[in-house]
Amino acid sequence: MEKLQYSFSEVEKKWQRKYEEERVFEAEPDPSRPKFFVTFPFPYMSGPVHLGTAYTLTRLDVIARYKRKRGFNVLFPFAFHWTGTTIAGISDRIRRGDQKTIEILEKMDGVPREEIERFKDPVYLARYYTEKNRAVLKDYGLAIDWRREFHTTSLNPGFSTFVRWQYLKLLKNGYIIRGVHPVVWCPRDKSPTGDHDRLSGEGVFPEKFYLVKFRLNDSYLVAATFRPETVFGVTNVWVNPEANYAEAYVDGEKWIVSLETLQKLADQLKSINKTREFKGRELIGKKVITVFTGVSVPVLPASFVDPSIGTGVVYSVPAHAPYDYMALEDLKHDEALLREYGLDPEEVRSIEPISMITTEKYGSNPSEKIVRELGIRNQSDPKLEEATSLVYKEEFHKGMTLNNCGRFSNLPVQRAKELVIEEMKRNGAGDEMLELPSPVVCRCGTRCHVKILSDQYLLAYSSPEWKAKALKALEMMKIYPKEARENFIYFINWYVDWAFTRTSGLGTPVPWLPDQMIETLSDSTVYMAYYIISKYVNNGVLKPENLTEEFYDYVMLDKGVPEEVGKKTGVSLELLRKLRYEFDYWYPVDLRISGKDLIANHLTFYIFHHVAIFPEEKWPRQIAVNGFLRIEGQPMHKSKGIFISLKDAIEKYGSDATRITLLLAAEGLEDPNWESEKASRNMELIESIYRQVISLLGKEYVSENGHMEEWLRNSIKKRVKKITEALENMEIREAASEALYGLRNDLRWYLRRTSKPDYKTLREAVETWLNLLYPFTPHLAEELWSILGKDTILANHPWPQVVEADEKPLLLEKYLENLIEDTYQIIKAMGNVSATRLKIITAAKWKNEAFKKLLEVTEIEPSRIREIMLLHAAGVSREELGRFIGQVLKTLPSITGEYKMVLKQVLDIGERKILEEAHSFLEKEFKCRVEILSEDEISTELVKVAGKKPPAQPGRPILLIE
RNA sequence: GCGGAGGUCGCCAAGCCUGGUUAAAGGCGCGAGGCUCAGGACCUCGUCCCGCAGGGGUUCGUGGGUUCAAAUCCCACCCUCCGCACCA
Repeated sequence: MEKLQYSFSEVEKKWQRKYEEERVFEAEPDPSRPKFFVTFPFPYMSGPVHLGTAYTLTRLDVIARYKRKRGFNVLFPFAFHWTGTTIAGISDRIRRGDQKTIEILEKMDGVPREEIERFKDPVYLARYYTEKNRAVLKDYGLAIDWRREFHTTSLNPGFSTFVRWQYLKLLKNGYIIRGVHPVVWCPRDKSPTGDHDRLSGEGVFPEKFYLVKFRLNDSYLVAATFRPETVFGVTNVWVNPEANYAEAYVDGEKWIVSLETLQKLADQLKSINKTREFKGRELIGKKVITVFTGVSVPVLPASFVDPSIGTGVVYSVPAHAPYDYMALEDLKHDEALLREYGLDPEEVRSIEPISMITTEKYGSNPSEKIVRELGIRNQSDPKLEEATSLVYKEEFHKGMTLNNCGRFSNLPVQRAKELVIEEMKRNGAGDEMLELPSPVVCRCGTRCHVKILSDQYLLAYSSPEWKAKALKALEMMKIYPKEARENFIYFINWYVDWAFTRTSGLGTPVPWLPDQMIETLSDSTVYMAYYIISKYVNNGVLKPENLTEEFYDYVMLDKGVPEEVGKKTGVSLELLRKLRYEFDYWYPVDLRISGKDLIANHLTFYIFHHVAIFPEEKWPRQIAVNGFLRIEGQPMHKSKGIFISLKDAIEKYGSDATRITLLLAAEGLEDPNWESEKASRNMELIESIYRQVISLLGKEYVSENGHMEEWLRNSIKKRVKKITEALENMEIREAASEALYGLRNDLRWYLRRTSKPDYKTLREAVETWLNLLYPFTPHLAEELWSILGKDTILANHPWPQVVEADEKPLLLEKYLENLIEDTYQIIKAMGNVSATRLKIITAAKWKNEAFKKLLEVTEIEPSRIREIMLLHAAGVSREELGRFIGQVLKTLPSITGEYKMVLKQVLDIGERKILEEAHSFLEKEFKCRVEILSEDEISTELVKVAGKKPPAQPGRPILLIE
């Protein structure tokens, strides 16, 4: 007797060891087999590998194992990511004694105290996690060729030679340009302030403001706005009388703006020459000339104007800007203020809003309307924000300009805006500047502003040729799920030039700028090619000094003369040729898989860089993306404690149960949800499958080859096809669910239906089942495979043949299932009585004949049905015939699709025969005597009883329960 | 704002592309029975409402539409989640 206790860790370890000993996943080129190269974006070594990583990784592992079984030579390598500032950031925080960081390391990551001390060294930290994570991944049991492992940064000289080559290629091929780049800038730290370096203002990025110049004598009062098209509605200009303003030559032109604005302009590459400073009140009452319309309007005081936003000068469009409207109303009614600034009250009160846009919702004077609706009292009412946004949205999307806008009249607002910007640019009446739409404060407490960094090295992602090439590569690629393709197109088009150099963190130096690093996303784009080389660096055959530009040019691009390359690099000719062959054999990547978050950056970079460096035949073939793992319905969040490391999961549930819990959690772009309850239940499922298989093998069976054996064989054929198709489409959950539950249910049903199961059929079914289970629960499948007495490794065993199933037995079985369901329904309607006898009376022969004809008729017409019936109903009473026709007319429309097929089969074989075959099963099922009769042979007495019931129909016999 | 995904019978979650055995898979929970010394283990059945005969009624975010027929196709609306650049 086999042991029935299933030891997860013992079994899993055993097979992992076996795979390692037999070098099952160590892949070498083999011209006799097609290759399949799969990769996973290397995880960042700033912490333990978690279940989110495991989810994606498992999906890839399933495909790798499946493809092997389909005869592909599969290469699945792995590496670790060290580049960037995150690792150094953690070390920094520990050095500063940041308790939150230390707490997370201890509690979530399970790092011992004494190790945390050592984490002050970022390199130690990276090494530590690399060691730990490699061990965990090996315990998880992935089909990885570990000989090719590496990590990034200059701490790995071999890898750095490759990145160096990559960037030299990009530079030579013209994909790197010099240019400017705007950042959120902290003037105190003198460095860009990323989202995570901010005290407040997360998610705030530079936006374009338009500058409109109002002539004031020999200078310009320069106002900032998001809505330059509204210049046609200007009635006045606002300045804050208490704020400081300055007069300065900006690129040689005399401007008046708030004092703070000068620094911002200077940081946006304007030349600034300040001539004078003064208070805003000095400007009040002056007249300025409007753009386009050339009207003279007054400068008026407004407290809502913030000198640190925009230019500290706002032009007033009271009809369309609620702020302006309110400020004007306030001023009209404030005698004291008017007097203070020596303004003519009559003149101010005579200012009327100028309508220049109309919308269906708010009309042509929206400010007044919305201010009234929201009950806004004065210009310091916070509700003005909302009012502004409501008007802006409506007018921008649905507004039309009125006929007082010169040649921009009667246009959609969006169009008018474009044209106005264009025109102002042309005639010098306007300019642009970048500004933060809301305040950003650096960790050091300093208010940030936009700075344009000049003389940056940039990846020229905005290049139309590069985009076109990337889009072409995308077009040639398979993307799973297909909805994700839209995302790629969007991001390829959206990308602008990307500054790729950094001064902090770990990484590989820019080849021509040794004091700067290549940032983390940019050094990880074509590294999959390095997997071919890394194996030889790891075993010492190649040294970093061999890996020159000429070396990679030859091996990866087939450029150069091998003899010369050999001389220059010190690599033997034989090895060079071998490497060239290996590279050519394995490359390109056939499938890369990641979380959907990487579409926006890494995967798009991956496409860009491949098309920039490699010829078309080496471009990526397929990309698959999936959702983001949630834990018990919550997004993963370490500091909130919502986090499960892969290590913890394996310790609790083992590899196989963890695998299927992840795989069954989601499909496509949906976010999978990890539930610990499900993981526990999946352990039970695995144990249950184990017991189920073992119990099948321990029994004596007779040899049968009847309907049920046919049914089982064909049902499994159907499953094989379904699972294979699902895997080919990367529908891994579908495949896993079919393999786990589908075949399990088939076997159960077979055993329930047969009193004498056939050993041979059963054994074949189990073998196929294990084969299908292997990609999902490899350890369990392998273990049972060996218990079956197989001396081969299941990993190497070919995938079952995909063949069309014979539907006939499946359809016949469907008939029986329907019959059983009907019977249960009747029993239920009777109040769940226990039956003592079940009489099944099948339809009379003439009905069957008539029905066969009916099924061939496509259009259901009452007259046609009657005609067919009459043809076969010789000797049947008019009453009976009428009743039957009525019944048929009622049910016929519902006989469609599969059921039609079922009926055809049933009528061919004969209900009687099917029922008799199932006789003993039915008695067992209903625990009562079962009689099978036909309408043609029942006694008149029975006819009377049955007469009260709906008449028998082909496929739906009368059921009499006693 | 832009782009993407999604709202299904107590919960989780299939189905939707290719409209029709779809009252709607599977799992959990709950109920009944079996096995058993016992079991929170395992096996079987049931689980929208009504019905002592296989029937009827009402369901798939909301409101319309197309169709003989819609969870499935079309339109509008409401709600949720995710990404949006120096950050891995």
